[in-house]
Amino acid sequence: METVLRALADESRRTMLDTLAHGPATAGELAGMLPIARPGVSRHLRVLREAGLVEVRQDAQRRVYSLRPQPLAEVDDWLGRYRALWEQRLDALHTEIARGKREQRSAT
Amino acid sequence: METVLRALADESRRTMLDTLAHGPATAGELAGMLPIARPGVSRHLRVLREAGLVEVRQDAQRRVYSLRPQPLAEVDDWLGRYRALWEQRLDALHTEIARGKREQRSAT
DNA sequence: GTCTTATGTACCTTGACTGTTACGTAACTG
DNA sequence: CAGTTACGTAACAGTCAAGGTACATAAGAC
Repeated sequence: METVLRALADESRRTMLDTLAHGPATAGELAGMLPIARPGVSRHLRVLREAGLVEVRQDAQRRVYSLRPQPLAEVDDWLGRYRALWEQRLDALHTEIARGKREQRSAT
Repeated sequence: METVLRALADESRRTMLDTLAHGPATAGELAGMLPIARPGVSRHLRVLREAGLVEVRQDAQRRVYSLRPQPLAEVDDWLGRYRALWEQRLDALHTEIARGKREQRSAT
């Protein structure tokens, strides 16, 4: 849980997960869609691996990464404890946050 | 979203949120249940405030913090894109990964 | 074997994060 | 008004994270 949330805190890593949600990809492919160099991507992948969010399969010289969504269920579980709270608020305020038009919240 | 996930990445801050889920609390009360000194708590509270996860009400010298769960809905929204994936896996594997029972997801 | 491709690791640098102590400030107390 | 209470901010130190360059390794291609 700790490692998972820590892993999710980085945008590059979330982008990789979003990509992998559409299907497996090699490290190189993932690197191609990010503004950072390959070694950086490798490190991100390691973080994701250690968080259990991806798994690797070796295919010749390539490493094919696939999503392993189970740890996200754990986060979802934690989040679930709050779900009733915001739903109640949403119900009360008729605000649409979790929908397509998330307005930017302007802090305090 | 970025700020929210970043805020959630720290355990102390999650503890504070968990506490606030039971009801409002003053900065001092929150500090009392954490192993860190007050100024540190103040900074954590600022992070939570900037992420829109808490709001403050002034009561004499005290600052009463309350949970503001809406930003969590945004995270839940993002997470929702993966929900089908892990459910499918869980269904296939009958595995208990999230170490509990996350059966109940109240009508999306 | 030698070369190329694909990817990870080592090492270094910079910047962000976390916690501490010291200090400033607003509000109640007497 | 002087003192206390409850917080926040400033300044500082130690740690961690993220990116880059250079290098190592493993597996095909020739």
